[in-house]
Parts: sequence; structure tokens; C-alpha cells
Amino acid sequence: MTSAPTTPSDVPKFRYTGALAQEIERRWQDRWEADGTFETPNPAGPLADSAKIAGRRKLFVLDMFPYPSGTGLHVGHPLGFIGTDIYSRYKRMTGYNVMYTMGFDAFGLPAEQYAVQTGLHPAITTNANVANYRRQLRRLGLSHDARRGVSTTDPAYYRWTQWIFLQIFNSWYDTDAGKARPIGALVEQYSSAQRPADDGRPWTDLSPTERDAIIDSHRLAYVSDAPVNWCPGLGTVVANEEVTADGRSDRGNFPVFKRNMRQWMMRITAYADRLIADLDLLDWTDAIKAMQRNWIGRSEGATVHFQSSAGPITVFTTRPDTLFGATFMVMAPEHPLVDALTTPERRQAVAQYRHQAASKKDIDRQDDTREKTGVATGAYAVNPVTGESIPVWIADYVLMGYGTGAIMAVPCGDQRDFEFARLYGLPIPAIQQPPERSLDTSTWDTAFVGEAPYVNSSNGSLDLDGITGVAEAIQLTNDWLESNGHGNAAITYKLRDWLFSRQRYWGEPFPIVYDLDGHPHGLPDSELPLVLPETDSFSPRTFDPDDEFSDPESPLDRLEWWTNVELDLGDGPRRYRRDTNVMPQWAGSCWYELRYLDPTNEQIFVDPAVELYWMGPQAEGRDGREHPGGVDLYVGGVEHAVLHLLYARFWHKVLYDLGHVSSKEPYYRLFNQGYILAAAYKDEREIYVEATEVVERDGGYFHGDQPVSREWGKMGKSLKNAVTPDDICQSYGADTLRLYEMAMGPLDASRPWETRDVVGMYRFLQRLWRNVVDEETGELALLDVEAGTDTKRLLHRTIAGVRDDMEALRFNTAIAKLIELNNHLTKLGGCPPGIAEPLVLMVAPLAAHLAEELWAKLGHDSTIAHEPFPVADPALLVADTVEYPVQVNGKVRGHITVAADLDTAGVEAAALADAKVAAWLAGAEPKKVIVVPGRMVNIVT
RNA sequence: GCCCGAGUGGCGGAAUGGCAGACGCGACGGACUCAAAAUCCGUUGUCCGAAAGGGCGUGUGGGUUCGAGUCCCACCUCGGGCACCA
Repeated sequence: MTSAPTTPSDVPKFRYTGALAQEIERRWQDRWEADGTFETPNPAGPLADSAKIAGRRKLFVLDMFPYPSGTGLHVGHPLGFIGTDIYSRYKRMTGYNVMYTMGFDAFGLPAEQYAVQTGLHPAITTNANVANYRRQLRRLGLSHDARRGVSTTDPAYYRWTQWIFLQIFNSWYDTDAGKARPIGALVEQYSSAQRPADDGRPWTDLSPTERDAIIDSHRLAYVSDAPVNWCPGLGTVVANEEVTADGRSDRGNFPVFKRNMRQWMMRITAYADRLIADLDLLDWTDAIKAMQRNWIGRSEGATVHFQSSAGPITVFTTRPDTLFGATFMVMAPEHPLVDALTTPERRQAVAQYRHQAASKKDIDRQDDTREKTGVATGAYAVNPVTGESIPVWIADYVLMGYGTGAIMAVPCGDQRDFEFARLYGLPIPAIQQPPERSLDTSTWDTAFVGEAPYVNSSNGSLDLDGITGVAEAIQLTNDWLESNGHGNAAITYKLRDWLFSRQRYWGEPFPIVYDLDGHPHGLPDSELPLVLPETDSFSPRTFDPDDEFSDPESPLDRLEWWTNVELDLGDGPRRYRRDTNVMPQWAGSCWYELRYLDPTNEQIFVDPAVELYWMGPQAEGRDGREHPGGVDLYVGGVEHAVLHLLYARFWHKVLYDLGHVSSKEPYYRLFNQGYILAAAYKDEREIYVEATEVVERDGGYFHGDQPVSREWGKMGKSLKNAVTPDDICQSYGADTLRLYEMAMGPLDASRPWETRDVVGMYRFLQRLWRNVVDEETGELALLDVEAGTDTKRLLHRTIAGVRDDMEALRFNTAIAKLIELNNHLTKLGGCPPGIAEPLVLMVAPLAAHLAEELWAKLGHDSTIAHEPFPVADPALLVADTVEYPVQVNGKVRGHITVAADLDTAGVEAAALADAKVAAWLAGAEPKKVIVVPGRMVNIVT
């Protein structure tokens, strides 16, 4: 446990102890709440207060909101929250109207699993967990506007999640306009024959069912029967983004199987290009941008059609220029054309290989030494540039999920194809003349990838021979393919459409009903919210994690009374069946920042005037370029780099296209805070033991008598190394905890938690308190002499430095500067009167409660939260004299103190005249003297 | 393999190309105390030296510069992401 400093009766009554800190903190937290100190005014609507807005710039500071888990917060969770609180408090004191609150992402698997474990309904456990989180967060003194803290599980919230889903359902992506538009516009285009029907038949000839099918196939939210990730251990399908590299579920670590199933999808791929392009507008780290680009995985190249007995086989390639070197084709074992292509003699071998590939779990595919396997189908296809018949193989190194699921194999120019050709004795003709290689590829160890003159690359109408530039050769080939009908330039993405349905209970129900033909209809607004039905039977049906052929079963499916419904959707009352899926965890977090702005609006998800004020585009972004608008500062962990951050950008862009929001992007500036790491200990059975019970002795670590091994990991329940904020608050107070978490290091770095180090910040606050307050009486006790010039200069240097640090989120160095100033006061024996107020004001964003208390003792009735932050006096930032270090040949050999306005020649003369320096020069004539004004002198001999 | 980050005292970490190690922890010495804790004061990169002072020092090896923890090149180690993506 944390060792609470003892507070025996002989310490002064008003010493800043953990007990006093808590008393102060409780008092100020109550007062902030009673006074509505941190209530943020809107420009319109029920939270409007135009007087408070006038003359202030807006600032929207946002934390990634937490899942309220049953175990409560540990000290790692609030790292980012404390940072945003300090920044928000600082910005309020520099004249900003700051939006800052905290909601809860309370739907989803963790909440549901906790409910299943405890046997309590998720609504009950979730409410209890939210209450516990609120209590813990309040105890940290975070300056949230409590009126805005929405929970995704509240029907008044998810009514609008469902509404947004319907907006997406009722939209299609118009590639001509480059944006989403209402589905009605597509119907209009078809029925006016402005757009030809997909199969060439006139629209009027189609049955209503056929028309519906065509329209449905264009929706941004659509039902599709496609390969999805089925996770029997969780009893639900999951999105690609929720599957780990080794083919297991992100949550629970169960095996995941690819199965064709009818599921809801979101057409995020329509936005692939914009999701990449608009990254340029954002103030995010390059690392996160790279992760998103990489996930979207845009590749430019061409599709090429190869004629075969079973019709054209289409491949995607990034190197159409190497088409002359394509000597065979490889298809994924699951490719739909395989059956039609396979010759009777090869049928058995192909069937066997396909069976093997299908039963291989993704894990096995990974763990292999990557040795290629494959079988020939016996079929041939025609290489369009050479006219040659080339064999078609199947192999599992070609993935059905990328490109077209088939490739042209160019063994001389692609390492995988090279290895495959070597293994099965397929020809490897050279089509480029690589430097320092023979054209005889039997002498090659690897494929050649790069620029080199093309050889053997011409037919009657396409001639690449002698060209060296890959880009030029690609262009020529693409033109040739297009004009001869063999293919065209094309772009592919790794990004797949987003699997959006889950077979669980604790999520937003789909606002969708199916008619007797199985055709989906969106519910009208009047039916929203579609409330999650009450039931005791909320446990998901899970299966043996390896039982690939189990089938998902939604808990809602069991509720006949709920699923069967009679509705009038405009054509009289009819019977419908509700969709029994729920939305994934991510749905609620795709738009929560918008609801914070206008949390109680029942007419619309956010008042446009309010949205424009907080989220609208700004005059100028970085580098004077376009500013897309959005949240001014978004702080959260890097683990959401491709999940939440991609989904939320997608939803936001749909809302933007449909005219519901004014900003192109939801989050303008993203800051990833680090993690708090903590020592974790394993016993000899490799089982983690409670870290707080481990003692260090004899150069080793022991749990009782058992020797244990130490490692460092992310703090949490699984490593049994969690430290709760409640314990630290109990021992030292929340202000000490806040300071310690910030002083540990830069906000974006991960750092190890050391409970024993916390006392350093506690001592700082204690000394600060003692410099201003009499520990015996609790009364204000300042020095009765005014500050001298040294102290004033230090104060103003501190003000300037702390301001810079606060702006840049460098709270660790801001704290160090304040400690330096306070240490200076300690040496003076106390705080001169003119210093106390600016000092307390500077401390206010960091140690918020202590500052309020001192501010009150300094005679102020109102909160310090909205007082102006001190401004440095430029006159006090420059000194009369400057001390220069004097280097001789780059090594410091002496110091001189001269008037600050002394010219360069004067400084040089003073340096050369210094006795120590002269001794080092030993009479030698300096070759060169460098004087950096205000900085230093270097004498070169 | 590819793409990002990062390597500084016993530990967490500071340092617009300009006095490396701010600030904190720990350790050591001292004050207070019957004693301990708490609190307060001082010392604390390392080596030589009684001291003054000096040598060496930011993962390794080179380079640019009057001057490099910082910039450039190569390498090593650690952390993170992606990974048969055609």
C-alpha cells in the first residue's frame, strides 16, 4: 500500500498534510459545483449566455471518453485528463471560453462482460460504474461542465446515434459530386434515366423489388452477404480493425474465422481518398497519420484482364510495366473462378489444397516460415501483351481480401513470385537489365525491384525496350491496356468496408425493420429512440472458441414480443420484424463531441449555430493553409489510431456532406498522451503477484518468501500493478497527485509510476503553503518587506517561462520553474507581498484547490478560475549586467560579468582581459574571437 | 523485412547549435527529537587532488562547425505500428 505520512498531534495544526489537503479539496469541489464555476456558455439554446461569450475566443478541449469498467480508475487513466484540465484552466485564465467536459462510452463488450460476470443487468452495473467514475474524477478536481457529460447508453443520446445511422442508411456516395447525398437523389437519377440502370434495362421495366435491391446496394449503410470475422468465443462478428495480426479478437483473444454472413456494413471505402487527403489539414503527429495512411493502404496501379476458358480473370498490379514478365497467374484458393477453371485431372489436387487452406487458421498461415505452397489448376490464361498462354495456379500467398484475389506473377520482378517460380520450376524471364546482373536469371538470388532499362518488352503496338523510368513505362502500358480493352489504370485500398453489426445485447438497437420480403426499412423519426428492450436474458450466446461452424445468435432475437411489430410506414399498417443486431462499441464515440455542445436538444442532434461556434472552420490553419474546423485539442491514447479515429472521421464526413455539420474533420489537433507504466512481478509459476505486496531485499524481489521477477508494463488489473487515485488522494491530496503525474515527464511520453517519488510534489506544495500561510494559525503570513530586484526578475522570468510551457503542454517544466521560484522564496524566509498573488495565479491551473484556498486567504471572495493569468513585464526580463562564459578553443575557462548593453568589441576586450582566460592563452595571440551577444565568448588560438 | 519514436547521473527527467545534468526521487552528512518518523539545512556525474584546480563524460564510429546531447552519414540497442497488400 502507499505509505501515508503520519500526522501525529505534534505537527502544526495548519500544516499542509494529506488530511488538510483533502478538507480543502472537498470544500472547493463543493463550491465549484454549487456556483457552476465551470459551466460553459453556448451562443444559442438553453445553455446560452451571450454576455459571458462576448470578447472571448472559443476553445474546445476534449478527452477520449472512458469506458466505465467495474474496477474503477487507476492512476494511469487520468494522465491525459489532468493534462487537459490544466490546459483548460490555463486557457480560461487567458481569456478563452473553454468547452471541457467528460462523458462515458458505456455500451459495448467490457460493460456487458462485467454484467455477465456479476449476473447483474448491464444497465445497473453501467450506472454504478459511471457513478464510481464520476466520483473518482470529481475527486481529482477536473473543471468539467457537468451539464454536458453525456453517456452513450442514455436513450436521449442514442436516439441521435440511431438518427445518424439512418442518415447514413439513407445516403449514397455520388462519385461525380465526390460526396454523400440523400438516397432520394439516386432514385431520381435512375427514374429520370439520367443514370442508366446497372444491368442496362430501363428503370421502368424493373419490378419494385428489383429497384429496391439496386437502391439498397448503393446505400452507405447496407446489408451484405460477404466474408466477415466470426468470433465464436465472443459469440459475435467483429470488424477487421478488431482482429489482431495473428487472427484473434482484440477483446478476449479468441480465434476469429472468415465466414460469409449477412451483416450490416458501412461504406467507409467510399471515403478512402478523402480520409487520406484531409490528413494534411490536421495537426496530428506524423506517426498517427502514417498509421491511418497505412491502414487505408492506397495503391496505384492497373487492373488487367487475362482471357481464360472460364472468362476473363482480372488482376490488380502496381507494376503493369512488368506485364511482359508475367509467366503465370496465381489465384487465392477461395477465388470464385477456381471451380470453373480447374481441369478434371487437377480437380482432386485443387480440392485437397483448398481444403487445407480453409482449415488453416490465420495463425498457422502466419507462423509458417513463409515457405510458398500452391497447386496448378491445369487451366491457362492469355497474357494480353505477349499473347502467350500461361498457367493458372492457386496459392495461399494470394489473399482473397485484397485487390481482386488474383495476381499476375512476375517472377523476375517480385520476390514472392520469384520464390514460387523457383519452387515449382516455372520460367523466370528477365524483362529489365539490372546493373551488375546477367540476363540469365538462373544466376539471380532474388527478384529485381527497381529502375533499370526494359528488355524483351515489346509487341507490335507497345514498346518499352530501352526505357528506364518505371513511371513512364507504367503510363505507356496503362494507355495501351485501355485503348486495347485489356484493362485500365486503377487504385486499390487495403481498407475494407466497416462491419457494423454485432450479435450482442449491450449496444444501440438498429432502427431498422424488415418487411415480409426481407427488405430493410428505416424507422421514421417518430419511432426514435428505439429503446433497447428490457430483458434478463442479456447474455450473448458464445461458443467453443474453436467451433468455427457455430452460428451467431443475437440476444434480441429471443425476444419475440419485441421483434415482431406492426407499423405504418406510409402504406398502411403492416407486420415487420425488427433487426436484432446491435451497433458496435464504436458507434457512440463517432459523434459524442457534437452532443457535448448541445446535450439536451430534443429537436436536433446539435443546434447548427452552436455547432458552428464550437466546431466551425477557423480563419487559418497551420502554415496559413485551410483550417477544416473541429475540436481544438483532442487528447487520448495512441491505441485508437485506426479504430475510433478512422470511424469518427468517416461519420463526421458523412454528416458534413449532408450539411449537418460545418467542419470537414472532427478533431483538428490530436495529442497522444503516454502511458503510465508500473513494475509487475511474476512468481516462479509465471503468475503475476500483487505488486504492492512485493518487497525488495538482498538485491532481489520477493513476494513473501517467494523470489519474483520484475518487468515493466502498462498499469492495469491484468498485471496486478494498479495504483488507484483514491489511495494517493487519501495520503497526499489530489493536488499532489495532479502535480506528480504532470511532473513525471513530458505528457506524450510513457513513464514508470513510482509511488515513493510522489512525496516530492507533496513537499513542494507544503513549502508553497508555508511560504504564504502560518502553519500554526492558518492565517496569511507574508513577509513585511517588498521583493528585491532579484526576486522580481525571477518572478517575471518564471511568468514568461510558465506561459510558454503551458501553451506547449510542457507541464513538467512549468512545474520545475514554479518550484525554483518557490525555493527562492523559501531561502528568503517567506513570500514578499507583491509576489504572492502572481505565484498563486500561476499555480492555479496545476494545483487548483490549493490555489483557490490561498487566493481566498489573500482576500479574494471569488474563484481564481477566471482571474487573468499573470503577464511578464518585459523590462524585468532583461538584466543590467550579463555573465558571459568565456571559452578557449571550445572549453569554458572563465567567466566575465559586463554591462548588458556593452558592444561586441567591449565584450571581447573584457574576455581577453580576464586573468584566468589570459592564463590559458599564455600570451598566445588569438586567431579568432567569437562573441555571441548575450550568450558567450569563444577564443580560438 | 518495412514505417515511426527513443537512447543523457543510482532512478524519473531538463537543456532556441552556446556554461550538460534544471526540477524531483534516492543516497550521504547535519539540525530538531529520549528515539524514530515527519519537517528543515547542506552535499551529491565520474576520476585525480587536502584544496585550488584539472582530466573524462549525453548508445558506438565518423563528419560539419569557433562551438554538437542537439545538425549530417553509418551502425548498435530498446519501444511502438504494419507485415505474403500483388
